[in-house]
Amino acid sequence: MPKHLEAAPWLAVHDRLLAALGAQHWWPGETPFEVMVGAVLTQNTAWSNVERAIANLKAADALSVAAILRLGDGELAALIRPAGYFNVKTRRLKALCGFLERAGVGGDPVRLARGGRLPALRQRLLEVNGVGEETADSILLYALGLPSFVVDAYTRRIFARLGLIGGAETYAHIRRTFMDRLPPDPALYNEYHALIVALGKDFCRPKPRCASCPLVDLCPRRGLE
DNA sequence: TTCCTGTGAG
DNA sequence: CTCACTGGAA
Repeated sequence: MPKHLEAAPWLAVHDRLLAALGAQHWWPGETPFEVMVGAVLTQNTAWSNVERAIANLKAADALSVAAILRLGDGELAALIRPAGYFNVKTRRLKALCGFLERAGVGGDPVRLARGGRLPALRQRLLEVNGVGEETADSILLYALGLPSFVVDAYTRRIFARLGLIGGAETYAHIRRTFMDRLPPDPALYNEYHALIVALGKDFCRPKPRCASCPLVDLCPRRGLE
């Protein structure tokens, strides 16, 4: 008999957020490869800056595995400059593209999803320099449509305030907490993470705006910070 | 823990 | 001016 997992609060938070904030239509990228590039560029970076970098790549006709591998480091760094950390992210984008190329999916990165089961594919992504857990899960979920829940700083902050996690758990532990309680539905994971980001940006900020938060009545820490 | 970096809100 | 931003590596 498996340990009973109380899923109701996690589903209730999703439903409340969806009703209050509406569908978020993530990821804001036009192709799976664009989503993968965005996942790297947005690391610790505001999305508005990532949009500029991606616009530069498009304008230079450089938004493909082959084009990025062909560019010199200096050229690529100049294009993604608005996204910050441009030297680090130049190496990371090249590592990602090199991986896709070696995997034989350079011309059609969505075919990466056919390379075995989710845990094995996730492990292969984690071996790529610059792809950590959140980036790997973002690629799996938003580029490939696979049911891998994305945990980020907002998730940790929001669910700690809600009292549903402690807040100091590892990434893997929090991810499992969600995945053990939600059906493995990519559309649900997609919407849920997007809603979490929206709440974290607009309401459950470092200094929270509890008065207008759609979750106030669910939150034991409302008004305490 | 520290470093990596541009951008915009406050 | 300071802070936060859909982190990850060394």
